[in-house]
Amino acid sequence: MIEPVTRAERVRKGSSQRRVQEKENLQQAIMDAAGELLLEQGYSGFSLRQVAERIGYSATTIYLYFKDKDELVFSLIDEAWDRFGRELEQAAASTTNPIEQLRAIGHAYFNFGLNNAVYYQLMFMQRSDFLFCPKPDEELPRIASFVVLTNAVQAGIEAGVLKPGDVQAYSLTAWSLVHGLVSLWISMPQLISESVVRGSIDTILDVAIGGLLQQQGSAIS
Amino acid sequence: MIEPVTRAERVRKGSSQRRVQEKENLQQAIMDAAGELLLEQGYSGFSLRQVAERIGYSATTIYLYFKDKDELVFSLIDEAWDRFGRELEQAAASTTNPIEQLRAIGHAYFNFGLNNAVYYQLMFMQRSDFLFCPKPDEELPRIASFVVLTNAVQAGIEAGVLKPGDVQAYSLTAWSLVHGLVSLWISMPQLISESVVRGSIDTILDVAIGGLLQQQGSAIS
DNA sequence: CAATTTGATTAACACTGTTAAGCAGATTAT
DNA sequence: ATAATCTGCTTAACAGTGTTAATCAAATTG
Repeated sequence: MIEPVTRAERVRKGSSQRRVQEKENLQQAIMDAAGELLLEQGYSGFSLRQVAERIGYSATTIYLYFKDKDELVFSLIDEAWDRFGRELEQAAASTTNPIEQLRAIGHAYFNFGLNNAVYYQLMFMQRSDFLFCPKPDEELPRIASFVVLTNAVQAGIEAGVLKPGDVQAYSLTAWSLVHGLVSLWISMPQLISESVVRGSIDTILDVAIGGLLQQQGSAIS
Repeated sequence: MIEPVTRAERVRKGSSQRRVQEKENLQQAIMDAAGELLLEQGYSGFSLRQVAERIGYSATTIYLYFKDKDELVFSLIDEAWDRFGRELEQAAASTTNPIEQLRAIGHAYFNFGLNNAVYYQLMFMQRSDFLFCPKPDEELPRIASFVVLTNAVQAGIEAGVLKPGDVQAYSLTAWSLVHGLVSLWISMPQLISESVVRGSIDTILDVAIGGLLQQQGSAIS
């Protein structure tokens, strides 16, 4: 590729850049509008025609920037996964004590779910097929965010505060419990009020960690 | 109302009965076809036009027997709730030992979820709004099936095998854990194979019951 | 035998995601 | 500068969806 030297060439290059810039702008505008609509209407009431109307474009224009509806939704979920992963890592980095770490991770997970109910529902309840979609320009699947959990469990076992056992099984148990509470609240908020859920977090984390602590202990005997 | 005495009156009554019989037949035929379609296509691919085609009727005919799509789906969910409730009661009645009872209930819950994934998803994950719909001819809401769980927890506390505490909170914790595992498997079977889930049930129930056993014990200290 | 009710149908509306054809304006080539 | 091409976007259209209104024949009633 040769450097642009003449004025005409520079202008052409600038124009070209401006166009890809505008292209990215519109893509971002679509995602912004889509995100708004998703939060307002939920996934069931989320339609491309409404997204398009919101930004003053025809519905089919979206197809010039996203392959189909799924790809647009997945872009939104992907942003949520980034936030989720960061918050989990932040929690894990807040302490070195394995038990405290597990508790912090649990809290971070809970808070993400309670503060991002629509996205949580999409990520873990409705469109979890996306979890295993290979992402362009990324070698790790989205599910990789969970290494912070397995790492903490591993550290707990190595430090001797958790009974030796299968790291995956332990992590799955812990995950099940927090996911269970969050998803129950999301799907039936009428049954469990948000304040009750927020008040139950510590108790539930106690049960989870306590259950793992003496895994084969008094529960069996 | 006068008893039918003349022959004509008796014929008329028989004909009338036959008609309501046929009416109930068609209603049942719709539900059967709908149930099949639901299991084959899942809730997302479930449409009234396909149900109608399956029984050789026009789509709008369904509206003569059900108010709308929701009412049809809810009828199906309702049948599932009946089965669910029976299986839970059966499990609770299998033993008088509170701990054994909790374990049996947990197993029954798990098995229902694993064997009726589509309905479980509808009941607890996608259309749980139905949980709180008042049902005609029934005074108890569907959620009442959960008294078997709270009863078992209550019995465990009274028998002294579970630490004294809030029955609702205990039940919610136990429910969260089993629901968490079942729903994680349902929404991401690629992550957890059915065999792994089935193998995890006992371990998870151990953690749940163990966690409740010494609630405020070594987990905190 | 006439009037009316009943069970089902077709037509239609307002949506949905998606594809194909067309069109005006910017860009490029001659 | 003019002609050709390309680009971004739009309208039209297709195949679906749930749902309502109008219709029609057949059974039931008077």
